[in-house]
Amino acid sequence: MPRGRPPVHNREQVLSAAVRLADADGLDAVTMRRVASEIGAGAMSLYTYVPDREHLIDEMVDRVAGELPLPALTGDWRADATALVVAQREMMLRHPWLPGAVTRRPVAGVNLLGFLEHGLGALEPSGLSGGTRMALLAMFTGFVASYVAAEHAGDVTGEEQAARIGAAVASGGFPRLAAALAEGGGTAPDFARIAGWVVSGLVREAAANS
Amino acid sequence: MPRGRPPVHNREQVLSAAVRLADADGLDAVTMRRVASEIGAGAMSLYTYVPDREHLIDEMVDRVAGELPLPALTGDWRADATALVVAQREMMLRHPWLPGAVTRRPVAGVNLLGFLEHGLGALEPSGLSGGTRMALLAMFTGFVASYVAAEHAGDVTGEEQAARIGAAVASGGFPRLAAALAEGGGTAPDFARIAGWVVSGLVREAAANS
DNA sequence: CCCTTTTTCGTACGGTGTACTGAAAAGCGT
DNA sequence: ACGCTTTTCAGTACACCGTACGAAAAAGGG
Repeated sequence: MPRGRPPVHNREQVLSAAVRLADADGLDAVTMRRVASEIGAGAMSLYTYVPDREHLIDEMVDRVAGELPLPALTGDWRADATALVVAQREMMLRHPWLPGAVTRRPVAGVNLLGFLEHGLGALEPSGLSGGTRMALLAMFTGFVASYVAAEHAGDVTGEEQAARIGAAVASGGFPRLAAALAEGGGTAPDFARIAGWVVSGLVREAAANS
Repeated sequence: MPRGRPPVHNREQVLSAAVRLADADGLDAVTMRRVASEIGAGAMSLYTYVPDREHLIDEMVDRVAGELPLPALTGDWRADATALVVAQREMMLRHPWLPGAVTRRPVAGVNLLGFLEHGLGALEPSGLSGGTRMALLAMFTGFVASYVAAEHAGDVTGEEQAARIGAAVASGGFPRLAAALAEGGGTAPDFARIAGWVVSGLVREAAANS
């Protein structure tokens, strides 16, 4: 009973092609023409399924947010919240463009609301208020995004930045930075440990001072 | 004794024009042509002072990082670190494009290295290792960026997202989210309080588990 | 059969970063 | 005084971008 000319594509194809492009070549590679040609459509046909490029990216974010596992809660807020943070990191490692995309502007898709709902539940046993738990969840996400962005950047840059840092250190003007780097990068704590600090430290502190 | 034709502009003018544009109209408004016309130059003349647009943005980031006050350390790591975080927020409120720019890729300009040096010194009395202190500083920055991004976004969006959130809440599928929102936004803690949690909580936790 | 509705997509416009090119303007060696 | 070298300035051009517009295509309902 649909009246008009039947669509040959659908939103699903558009979004997964866009995500595939972003995963491979970064967010800048997600142009209307390239996404369209990826699914064998004309560039303007995309506008049937998506209002404009901005909303396309919004929906990409919400789509990959749907990959987050939301396992049944155990009642142990520390374990549940840490698992959530770890899952967020894996998602962002899988989609290197995500840290840059979430900072653009807030998205309120179904999957992201589902994430919020799950996180609020995970932190419920801590006894904190809803507003405080929301703020903590936002902090968790921001922390993971900045951590993963640094992880990816380490792989990419290296050359140019390393030279500048080396020169600055050699200049003697940054003694503490020089000392920290001389310790060797190996002493930097790994993600699981840091994630534990974030969750435990923030929740405990919030509980003590709310 | 410079040999060639004397330059009529300089990097300083380019950078401050670019920052002015970004402050007023966002990072997307920083185009080579607009920056150039802002200082009365031809578009291509900018390439005398800056290798390309990407590096221009890098230098913008480092330039505003120079606005950060780095007061003499008091020896109280909690107070010093909290002051640094508060100053970071003020910088990002002054330059709304910053949260989005720092997540793009890491920059190692002089002012940012100075910030690192200062932060390492502020956390020195905590007794943590250099690598751990570096990781904590990165987390602080990520936290502030995500917090301020949310602050700015709240002013901008409102309409479209609010409708979707309202519909989701009304659907009954997100009971905890609905409850948290029903509490009223006023119960969300303010920045100073949260900043204290972040600094104290993370440092304490790191010290206990390193 | 036509009419309405919907999707498809070619064309076109104004904008972008920047490669290329040559002209302009200074100091230096003679 | 006069090239020569060196550096900056900026016009032109190219490929690419998002997307407004409009016409063609393809279906169902009368």
